[in-house]
Amino acid sequence: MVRQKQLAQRRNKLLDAAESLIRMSHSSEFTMLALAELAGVSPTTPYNLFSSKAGLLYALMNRSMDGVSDLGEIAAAQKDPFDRALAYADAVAAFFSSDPSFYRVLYRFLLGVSDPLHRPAFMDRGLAYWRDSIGGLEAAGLIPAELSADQLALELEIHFVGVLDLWIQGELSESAFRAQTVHGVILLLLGIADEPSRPKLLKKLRSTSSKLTRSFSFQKAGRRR
Amino acid sequence: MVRQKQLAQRRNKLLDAAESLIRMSHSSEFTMLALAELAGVSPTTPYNLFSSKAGLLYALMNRSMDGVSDLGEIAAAQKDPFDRALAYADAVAAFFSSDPSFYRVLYRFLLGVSDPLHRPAFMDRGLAYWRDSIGGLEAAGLIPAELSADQLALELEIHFVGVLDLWIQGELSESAFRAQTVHGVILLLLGIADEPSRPKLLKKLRSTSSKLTRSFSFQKAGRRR
DNA sequence: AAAAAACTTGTAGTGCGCTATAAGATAAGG
DNA sequence: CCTTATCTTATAGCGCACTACAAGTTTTTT
Repeated sequence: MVRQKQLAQRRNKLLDAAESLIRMSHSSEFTMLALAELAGVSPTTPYNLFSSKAGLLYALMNRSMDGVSDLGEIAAAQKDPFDRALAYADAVAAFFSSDPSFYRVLYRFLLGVSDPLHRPAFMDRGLAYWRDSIGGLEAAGLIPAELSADQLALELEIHFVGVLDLWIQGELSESAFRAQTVHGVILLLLGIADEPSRPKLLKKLRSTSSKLTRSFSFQKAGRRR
Repeated sequence: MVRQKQLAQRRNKLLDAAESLIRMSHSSEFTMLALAELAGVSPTTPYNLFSSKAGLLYALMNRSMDGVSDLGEIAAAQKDPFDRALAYADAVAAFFSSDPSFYRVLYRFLLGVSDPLHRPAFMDRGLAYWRDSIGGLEAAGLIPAELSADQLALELEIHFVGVLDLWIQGELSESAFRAQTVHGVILLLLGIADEPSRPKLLKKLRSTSSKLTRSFSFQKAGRRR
């Protein structure tokens, strides 16, 4: 029992150290030796506990995401099911973009890496979140038979992954990242909106559009409103 | 003049060698030394010509994408603007998934990397492609004032990046990757479909759904139709 | 309290991406 | 044809992720 506790302690100490190093250097390029020294353990301990740098950073990401579940609870206060879905979208985008020097660096590192242990957990958590966000729509019977709540949740997740990708590559500012996330969710929901909701969504689409700024040469050239 | 030609030749020889190595080993983990030997140049030449392994593989990706422009021309044969957009989507997904042991490996490597030189070119090409795919919708005046063709193209690109991401992480089979790409495009266009097109799109949505297979534990648990 | 099990530690080493640099080859310009 | 600029080559080396392994330390078991 003591052994397990010490192990968890060392694990956390290492995750703390990794988080510090990322925040200090604004990059994930710290050495594993520096990490071990900061955490006060031997150079081999990180590998014993996380098996690789990727494993360590995935674990850090998963630990950092524990706060996201709470976001949903706040967003669930919205009565209108469409507003609720949009509140979910804005909340998660705000969560990431509120701490760019941490999440951007972390997620960028993880993108190129495959960790069959931690990645599925990460994706499932995301899916469950988006699934929650449309719970109101499902309860109201607004999801057509041709679709399914799971399908729609997956589409929302896919869209978010795409926006995340652009963000971490530096192609979206923090505010654009947030607006783009909401914008895509509106567009995806527009197809299933009933008559009273549709104009409302269109209005929000317009107001969100104005917040989108992009850094693509193509967009700059062919811009119009 | 001769110098430039030799340079281009060496460049291509290196790209060819890299492509071979990827296809042989089904991975991007070849050493730069092995690459140099296969191409018949010195160990330092790859760095002289591409400055890094990432630069080399980005250049390879861009070279490999030259064939994609032709895809659009075939898809543009569709008269109905919605069918045309879907044909574009299916064509590009088919292009990638027809050669998974090459494109999956290559794209996975590039995901974690930032190359400010080659990446924008890659993204712009994608944006232009999706922009083309909805040219028919724009010409027919089907894009509402609240949106814009550029915005919609960006959404399509974002969605595709998200699906690509899932695919390269091994979370979608080749056929699911293709179906998922089309599925998302249908959903994104459903919001702007006029009355005659809407039932058609819904029908396609249903037929596409059946081809989607996922490997998420969440999806397996909560499945429904 | 002694023995056993589990885990950490320290050290030494490997492989690979990448760099520096000196020496050698070759196209370009006079 | 000779010089000069340019590029390749060969070699040696650096830093870092990761591994192997022997030796030590501490919890657990008996």
